[in-house]
Amino acid sequence: MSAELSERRRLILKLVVLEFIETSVPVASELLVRKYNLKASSATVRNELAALEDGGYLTHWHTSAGRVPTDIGYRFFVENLMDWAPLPANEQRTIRHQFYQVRTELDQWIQLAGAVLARTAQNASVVTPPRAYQARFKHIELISIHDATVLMVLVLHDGTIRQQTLTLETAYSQDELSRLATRINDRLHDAPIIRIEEISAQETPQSPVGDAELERTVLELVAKAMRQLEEQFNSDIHSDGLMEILNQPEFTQVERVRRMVEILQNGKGLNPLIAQALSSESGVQVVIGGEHGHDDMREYSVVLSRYGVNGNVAGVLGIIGPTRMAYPRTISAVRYISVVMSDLLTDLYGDKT
Amino acid sequence: MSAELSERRRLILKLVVLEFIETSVPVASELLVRKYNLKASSATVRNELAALEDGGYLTHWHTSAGRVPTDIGYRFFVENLMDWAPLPANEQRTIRHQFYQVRTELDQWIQLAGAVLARTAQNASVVTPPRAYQARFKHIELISIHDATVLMVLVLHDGTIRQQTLTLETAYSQDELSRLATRINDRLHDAPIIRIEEISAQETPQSPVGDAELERTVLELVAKAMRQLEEQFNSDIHSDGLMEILNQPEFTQVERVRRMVEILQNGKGLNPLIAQALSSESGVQVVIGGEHGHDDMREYSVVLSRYGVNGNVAGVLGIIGPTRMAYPRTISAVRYISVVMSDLLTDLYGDKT
DNA sequence: CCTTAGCACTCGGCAGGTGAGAGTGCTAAT
DNA sequence: ATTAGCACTCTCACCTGCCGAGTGCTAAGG
Repeated sequence: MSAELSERRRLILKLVVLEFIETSVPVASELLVRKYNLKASSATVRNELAALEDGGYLTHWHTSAGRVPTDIGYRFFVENLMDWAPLPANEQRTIRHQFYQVRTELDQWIQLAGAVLARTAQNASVVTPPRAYQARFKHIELISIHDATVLMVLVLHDGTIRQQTLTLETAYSQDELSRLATRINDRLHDAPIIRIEEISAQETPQSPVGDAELERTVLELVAKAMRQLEEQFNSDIHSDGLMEILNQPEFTQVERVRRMVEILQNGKGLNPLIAQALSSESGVQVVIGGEHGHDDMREYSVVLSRYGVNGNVAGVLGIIGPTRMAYPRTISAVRYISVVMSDLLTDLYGDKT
Repeated sequence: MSAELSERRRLILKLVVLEFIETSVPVASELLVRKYNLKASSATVRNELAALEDGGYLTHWHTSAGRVPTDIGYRFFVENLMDWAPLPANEQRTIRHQFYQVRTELDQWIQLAGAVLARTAQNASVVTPPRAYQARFKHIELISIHDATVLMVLVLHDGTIRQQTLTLETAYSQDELSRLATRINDRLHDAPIIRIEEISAQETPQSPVGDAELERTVLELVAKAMRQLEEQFNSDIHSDGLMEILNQPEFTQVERVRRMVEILQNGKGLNPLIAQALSSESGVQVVIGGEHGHDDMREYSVVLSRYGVNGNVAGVLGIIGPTRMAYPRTISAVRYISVVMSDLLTDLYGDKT
């Protein structure tokens, strides 16, 4: 349990983790010496394994089974033992190319990120869309559909789009609607919610009579829509990679699959991790098994990274999978794709907005 | 095999189907007489079952197992035997209420339809967004983001929205962009793709010099985006209800789950059915097992319905699940929800547009 | 004191065997 | 045409014994 592990023990622990990650088979002393040409005998290795088990780094499923890393073992591996290398250059190129092809199609970024992450890390991926800390109004458009039915398209400062219909009491022409939209766009330029609510409250007196009512209605709707978007903020998690998950040997019983799907769908246990990753400064975060609480997550590890533009808009992306996860590769993938996404956003918004 | 089945045989076939749908256990002669108080003995029922098996309506998995309906059996059931009843009134109310709550939020209709369908029919649901047969331009908005980066929001006649960025050679003010957008909106009002391409082709001469180039660029982008949207038309299938599927007893082996997920994700085997449902006039379509070809679908049945406004915009929604499916309930659910969605769309677009 | 050969021991997994139960199909009687 | 009776078939659950894998311990050797 001490901070110090002998060089040999560290090596053996590392090999156990690597081997188990690769094969998903509990690793035996004999196999270690043969496969990796250890200078010690299997008996010695057994002693070391026993010591590592005492230290809490490894376990045993039954007497005559090989060793398996514990959460602590994985943690130590990630922290101290892992050979850290970036994604191979050719993979980087391929990925960047894919993103390049959709660089103008905002709405495909999230989906692509999820797909690429999942495929690269062979596990389920989660991605939240980039959001500003504080929703700010960017633009509104009112489009006449028929009679008194109007389509309102609301664009926020961070690129979020929302479409909504409204039914008015009387019909307006597209011209009138456009004029109204222009006026609102001018007045609300870059306004946060609070500002909009203020304006909408003190509205009634001023503007020309007929439109006043309409304008106030729209302002209220805008504020309400923005509120709703802020509420969805945290629960808007896109996931992908179900296929990859199904290929992992730990998911041969549907029961496991069900639990995973549940986590991905309702975000239980995932939400707090994402929130944390979003608010934290630094790069890639790794949570192994039940480290940070939720019992539902005991079997899974999560690798997350924030992405986005400095203090501006940000989202979170990452991987969730069984604790037996190829941490080096996963971490590299998550880091790389978060960089790519950040670059895309920087191109879009500029360094400082 | 003859068109005529004796009354008793019809009854027995019906009971077998109902029983198997409910329990997913092969049904035995003895059980039938006891559970349903048949006036005949189990031996007689056995004879009838044997006859139905000869007729191709039932099978046998092994000598001492009960009977299981074949595709033909299910088909006969659906066509001639089924007690057809609408969804219970209280369920209808609940569903309508849910839709009412999001009636103004266009982008949530699809998702809600998928969720409700899946939950009601206890199987996976598929929904395609409502689309016009021919994409027609409705509205464009150009929003300055920073420097020469512009966000283009394109709204089509059927409510499809697309956001896309463009990087111009020189920066324009929001005013200039808005003017341009207004001009384009006027010129392209309700235009189909071909018209836009014509306009874009014969453009260069006329409009004021500086903007001419820009206008042509945007027109080309619009046409391209609309083309792309038309291509996605058929492959844009939303699905939900993975959880429901996992609860079905036929999906205890992950292998099955994998095949299902594959179908839902890439639409193989599903696409042609959807296309057909979209182009057909009538109500609910039922495809049982391998009836219409694709081998991947042999284990599954699909219940689909078109929804939408008369000849205007239309989509498809429905259920996919194991052939052992509660057809009456599923069909009712699909029919009802397609009606609700159609109503929503009618409210939006009016009866005739 | 660390290492290592040797060996007993434990446990999971598998193959084979058995018995019970479920349901059928057939036959013969009504 | 119906039905009782019964032989037959096949699955499933359970047990059994066995093999192999891998450990933990001990005792001998550096």
